[in-house]
Order: sequence, then C-alpha cells, then structure tokens
Amino acid sequence: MERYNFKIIESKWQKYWVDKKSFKSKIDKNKKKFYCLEMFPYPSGKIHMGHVRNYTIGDVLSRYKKMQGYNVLHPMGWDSFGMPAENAARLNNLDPKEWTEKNILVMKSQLKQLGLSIDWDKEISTCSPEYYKHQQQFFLELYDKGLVYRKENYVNWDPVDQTVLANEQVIDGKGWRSGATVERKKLNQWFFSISKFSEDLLVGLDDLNEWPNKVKIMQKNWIGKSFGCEIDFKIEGNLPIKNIKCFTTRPDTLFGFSFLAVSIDHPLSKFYEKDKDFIDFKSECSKTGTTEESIAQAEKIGFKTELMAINPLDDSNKVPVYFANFVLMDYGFGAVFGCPAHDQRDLDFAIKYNLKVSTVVKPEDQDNNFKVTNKAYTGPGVIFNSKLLNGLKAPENSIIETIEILQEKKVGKKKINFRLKDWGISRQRYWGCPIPIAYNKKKEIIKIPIKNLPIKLPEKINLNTTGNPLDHQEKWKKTIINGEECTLETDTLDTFVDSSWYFLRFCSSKNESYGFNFDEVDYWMPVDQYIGGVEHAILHLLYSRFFMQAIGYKNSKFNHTEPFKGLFTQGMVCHETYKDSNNNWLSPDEVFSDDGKKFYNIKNPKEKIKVGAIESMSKSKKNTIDPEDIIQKYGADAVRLFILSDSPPEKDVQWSDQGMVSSYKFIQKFWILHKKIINKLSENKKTKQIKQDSLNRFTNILIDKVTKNLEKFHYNVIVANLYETYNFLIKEINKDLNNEDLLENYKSILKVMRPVIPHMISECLDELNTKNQDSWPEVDKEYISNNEVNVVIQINGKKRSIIKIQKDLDEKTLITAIKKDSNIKKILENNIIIRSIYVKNKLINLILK
RNA sequence: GGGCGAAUGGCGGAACUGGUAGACGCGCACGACUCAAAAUCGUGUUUCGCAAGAAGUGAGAGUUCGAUUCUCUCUUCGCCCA
Repeated sequence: MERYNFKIIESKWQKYWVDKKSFKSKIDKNKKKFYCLEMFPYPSGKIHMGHVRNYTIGDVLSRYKKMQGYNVLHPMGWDSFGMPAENAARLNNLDPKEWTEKNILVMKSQLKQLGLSIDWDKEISTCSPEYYKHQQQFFLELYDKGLVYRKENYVNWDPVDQTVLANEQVIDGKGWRSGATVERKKLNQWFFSISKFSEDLLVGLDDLNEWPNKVKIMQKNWIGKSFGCEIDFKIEGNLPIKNIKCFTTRPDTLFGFSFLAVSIDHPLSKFYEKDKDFIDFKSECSKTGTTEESIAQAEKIGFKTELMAINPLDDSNKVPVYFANFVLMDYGFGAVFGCPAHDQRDLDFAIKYNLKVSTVVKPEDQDNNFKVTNKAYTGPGVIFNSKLLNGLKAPENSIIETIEILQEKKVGKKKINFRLKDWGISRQRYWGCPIPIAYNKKKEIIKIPIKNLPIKLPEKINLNTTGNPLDHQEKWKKTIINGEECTLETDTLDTFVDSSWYFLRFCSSKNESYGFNFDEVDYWMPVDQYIGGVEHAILHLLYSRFFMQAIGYKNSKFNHTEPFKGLFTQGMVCHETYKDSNNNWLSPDEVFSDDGKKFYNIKNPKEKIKVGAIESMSKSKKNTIDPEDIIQKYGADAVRLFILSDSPPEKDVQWSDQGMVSSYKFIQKFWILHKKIINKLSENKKTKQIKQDSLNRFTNILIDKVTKNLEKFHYNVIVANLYETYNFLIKEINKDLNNEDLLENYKSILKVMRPVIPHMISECLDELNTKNQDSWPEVDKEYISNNEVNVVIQINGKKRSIIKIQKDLDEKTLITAIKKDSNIKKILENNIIIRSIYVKNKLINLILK
C-alpha cells in the first residue's frame, strides 16, 4: 500500500486554496460574519513554535467557522517597526527596512507552509508608508480633539549610551546594553490622554464576557480606581505658601498623621531650587528608576523643610513637611500625609527620621492600650485617639463619615483617583512612525498638513550615532509649511501605537483615502475572536481599547467602543534546557540520549550534559525547535496535530520529540485506514449490507463532542477524539456495513477532522467525490440517545456493579432487576434498603441499614 | 505584601450542571512478524494483593445518599501587581 506523501498532498492543497482564492473575504450582508484575528508577528527572522501554536489555534477556529457557514475574515500582517531591526541593522551595518522586508518574505513563506486559511490579499505591514500615513493622520485627528499633548516627563536615561530606555530595558536599575546605572531625566515628550477614558475603559470591561477573567482583573488593577478624598492642609512657615492639597484613601486616619510628604517635583520645590542640600537630595533621588517597582524598592529618603502642616480637624496638631522620594507627582496631587501606624511605608519613613507614631485604628477585640511599634496595622477595626472621629468603624463607615466632616468644614472633598497615567508615545528612535509635527523658529508646534502625509522616514542613514539617529538628519529635518521654515519632530511613535488600530485596517487594508472604510468596519468589527499571548494582557489590549474610544470621541460616524469581543490567551511552548560542563547552553540537536534521562554532547559523546528546567523556548537559552525543520520532516498536518495535542491551549505545552513522532504516525495510520475504507466501499457492492447502528451512534456522538470542544477551545481533547475515531473505525470496518451508511458517516467524520489536519482530510474527502467540503455535519439526535443505558449501582455511595437496562426505566422495576444481579444479591441478603436515590438513566444508590 | 490561578498514574493530560476517576497520547512490559534490529501489529499498564477485595485526585476538616468538582484551613508551585 502506498505511503502518505505529505509533501505532494500538502503542496497540492496549498496551491489549490490559493488558486481558488478559498480564503478571500468579502462583505456579504446576507451572511453572518466572523472576524478571527491572531496577534500579528514581529518579523524577527523566522517563525518560532509560539507562532505555530498561535496561528494553528486561530486556523482551526477559522476553518470551523467557515464550515459552519460564517463569512470569515482571517487576515495576517506584520508588526514591523521596532528596536530589533534597528539593533540588528546597527550591528551588521544594514538598513532596517531591507532587514525587515527580507524577514517578512521568509516568515510569510513559512506561514504558508503551515496551510493557514489566511486571506493574504489583506496583508499589511506597519513600517510601510501606506500604513503609517494613516496613523499620522489619526495622530493629527487626536491632536485636534485634544487627546494628544506635549509635556516634560521623566524617562529612564542611559548616561553611557546617551539614550532613553524603555522600562523593560532597565534590568536591576542598569541599562541592558551599557550596564550603566540608569538615571531619571526630564524630557519633552508626546502623550495620549488615555487617562481621560479611565472610567470608560474600566466600565467597558464588565461587558467583555468572552474575555478571561484573569485579564480583566489585570486591566482593572492597572487602571486602579481608588475612592478617597482630597484634604487641604494649612501650612505654617516663612514661605509664601499657605496650603498643600493631599490625596488619600484613608482620611479616617488623619489623627495619626505625623508628617506631610511631597514629591520633589511639587510646586513647593521652586522655593528650594538654590538650596545646595536640596539639589544634592534631588540628584540622589534621580538615581532611582522611574518604574513604580524601583521606587517601591528604593530606600525611603526625605528632605526636611522648616514648614509645618496643620491637621484641618485639630489646630493644635502640627507636623513637619518633607520632600520624599516615594511620592510621585503624577499621582494625586504629588503630596500625601504620612500615617505611620497604619501604612508600612510611612512607618519605615517615620522610624528612619524619628517621627511620632500614633495609633488611631485598633482591632475590635483590643482596648485603648493597643499600640503599633514596628509593623503597621492595616486591618479593620475601630477609630480611637481621634477626638471627633472616635468610635467609627474602619474602614466601612469611617472613610465616608470623615469625608462628610471634612466637606462640612470645607477643608476637603470626595475624590476618585486613577492609577492609569497618560500614555507616553515619544521614542527617541529611528525605526518607528515619524510624528507628523514640526516646529517653527519660535519653537511653536506646527501640524503637518494632511496633504503632506506621509512624513516618510529617511532611508539608508547612519545609525551609529549617539541618541536618536534622526536628530542627525539635518537635511531631512528641514521642511517648509505654509511658507514657513520648520524643523521636523525627530521622535517616533511607540510601536504600541502601530498595533492599536491594525485590526481596523484589516477590514479595508487597501483603502487609500483613510485608515479604514467605515462601511467595512461596521460590517467586520468587532473582532469576534482575538488570540495571542497573555503577555499583552495589559498594555496592547488596553491601548487598542483606548484607540477605539479615541477614534469614536467627538465622531458620530464611528460607533464602536470595544475592539475585541472574544479574547483567548494561549500558553507558551516550552522545552528542556541543556548546559555543557562549561555552563554553556546547548541546543536540543547538540545533545543526545539513549534513555531520555542521561544526556551527552554529540560533539563529545563522553561529556555529560546537565539537564535544566523546562522553560519557554528562547534563543538565549538555545532550547528552541525550528518549525521549518519540523514541517520539512513531518509535514504541516502532523505539526498542527502535535502542537494542539499535549496540553490545553491556554496552558504551557512542552515540546516532545516522541509526541511529534506519534502525531506523524497518526497521519500515516489514518491514510492506510482511509485506503481500507475506500476498498471496502468498492467491495461492498457485491456483499449483503446490514445497517450498523454502532457506526451511526459513534459518528453523531463524535460530531457532538468535537463541536462542543471547538466552542470551548478544548483542542487537546479534540485530538484525543480523533485518536478515538481511528481506534473505533479500524475495528468497525471489519463488520458488515451498509455502503451508504458507511460513506455518509465517514464523510461526516472526515469533515469533523478537517479543521485540525486540513491537507490530508481535504484529499480524503476529494477521493470520495465530496461536492462541498465546507459544510459542518449536523448531529442527528436520534442516534445520540440509545434505547439501552448503563446504570451504575452504588451501595452506600460505592460503585458495586453496572446494569444494562431499558432507557427511562422506573425505579421500582429497576430495584427488582438489581436484586437479580449476582454481585448485588450477596450484599442485599442480610440487609434492608432504607433509602434509594435514583438518577434516571445514570445511577442508583441504595442505602442499607 | 496584595490579587489571580493551579495541584489527578512513571510523564503530558481527560472527566457535562456534584453521579462509573484515570479518556487519549507518551513511556514501559510481554507477545506476533524477523536470522536480527527498526518499523508495524496485538495484549497489558493507578497502587497494594495470587485472588476476593481494599485504598486512591497536594494535606486536613466540613456539606451531601454521593465530592477531582462546593465551603473552610494549610502546604507547594506558577502568573500578575507592588
């Protein structure tokens, strides 16, 4: 019998799908649409197993939905701006554009080998001017709507490389490349007013019921809505400053305050600009990074002023005012009051500067002698030592009542605060979308007219400069707008901007006049199923949600608010790690093993290899498997089958060579089975034919199971269902079967298998002259329910026997029948049944005395 | 420190809404084919026990006729935030 040649069959069908334009998507208002989108890749060079997993999951879903009759949009593109291109280009003296375009070609051909049902006519690349010119227009629209502004802000500054670092490039407070201690530096930067939409972005989460709860919670925490109050403190001292406003979530602990701390950027600081000690203090603070984490970990330090703050509810209660490194200017008002007894950070500060610690909340079961010493008490309790606030229950009513008191005395008011800060979009890099802004000689901001877009990046420039290479492009920077000589902005946009609207572009990717066509967006949006890694759970998804809000803001033509109706976050692909005796990482093909336990170096078979933890595949640990090699060796269907088989898609999966081989064997085995069935169908014509209910039953149960598992993303279980199918059929075909029965059932079985292994199944269906492969089989309920059922017999809750009975048998008749069962008879002999619980067609539990 | 989640054979994992725990795959063992090996096919495979049977889903309690599933406490691990 001929072996299954995946190379021939797979390329045949891939060509067929291209020739027939099988995956081309077009608006059809008579059909229900389904927009399936996987996170588009960064063109780093080659696809990796994570891509294979991501795109296989999406492809199975797209193909299934298409077979169900949906009009499916399943596009692909390239997130092609970003630092790796710039770094690679600088290292090898290349042009980022050429490097990127070459990678795209390679990766596109690799993706095509997987047999993905992608409409390649919709392909986009964010680094192409055809894409980013629309992005520049969006920037200007947002600017006109007041959603873009420029302000001075702190950045992570690498003093050696003279460059701005992203937070993830700061490792343990040091620059990732130079190793220099990162400093905080103020730069003029562009911002999107995402915080204006804090409430909408928070409330919108409630309607996203097809999102993982985990992701919604992460976004909720990130937005960080807190309910509290602003308090106005009177200030005593010899400076012309009379009040400082603070934000707090715990106004009820006001009587426990022992200092007032303000940010070094607080307006108060202008009175200390010439104070040498203050300047020293400030430079000490600037050594801490800008992330919340680094600030939280840094030692709490303060600078004492001669000012005193007065408790607005008690004039006699005065405390010193400090500048402190842990207070951030962009949270609240850049000022907090310190209550050491009930906040650990404040307590650390108070101990360091020897400040008073007054306890004002005690647990219910404690008396007035309760005292905090070195651990802050943050739990619930009763307010005491607080004059007019005494006796209030904390935190339930103490916070609200304190706010009411403060409001009455006009020294404070209720306030909602958000943790979400505006989105800094300036990057001092070359390989990104240029910001369509220029500055005239008076340094005023001049918008680039729409007709002048795109502002294209200069090509083939010297990247080996300090700071931003665009700063050195004197010729490029010069421009004339409305007859006025101007200089172009040299910052480029954060690449998260590129990916914040690409799903809109896919709806009408060739539209020239605008970023998208409103009719097409109205038809396709929102994305019905978005699939990608959980690492984007916060930023990318939040920014995309913001972008939808921002486009719709003051725009009656655009009525969408949420981009992604359903979200699925897949797990990573992992592999064991290997190290040689010199602690160098080795790749899986540099080691071998006879028993799967002890590993040796291929180059030096006597050298024992240390087997390390199973970690997500990464180039740095060399524990990667190249998808292209695997496809060449086993074929796309086998790879698709394996990548889905071993773990649920939302969890990490471990690469296994044996698992891969068994998937390959399944493909081969199934092909042989297929040929046997074809033979049987032709032989059968001569023999007598009996209708086999077992086959009908199996088929319909299978359709039911696979359909449910597809809807729930239980793709690993679907693979198990396919193996069960093989195990069943290989035995079933030895029976006498009715030809028509066999053919129809087998076709339905094949169709159910098609989304996972489309190449081979398309070939099988084709050999059976199937007219329409794109139809999903319906379940015939008659065959799912059987006339006979197995009922479990339990005695006192323990399984003792199984009995096969007529469906829907009543309890009395069943018990009579049970008494004849040999196993049960013995047990019942000396006992009385005092109770029985009967779950129809499933189980009966007899309780004996 | 806070939040979320997970824990099931030698391994990856399955189990609808509380109702036969271990589907399916890997590995392993034995057998067939073979001079032999690989491949392939067949049988078995939670543990203890010759068996009848008993125990068993991280640990301990609880609810229930019945708990992998629900509740509480604890342990370990993972992720996110700080």
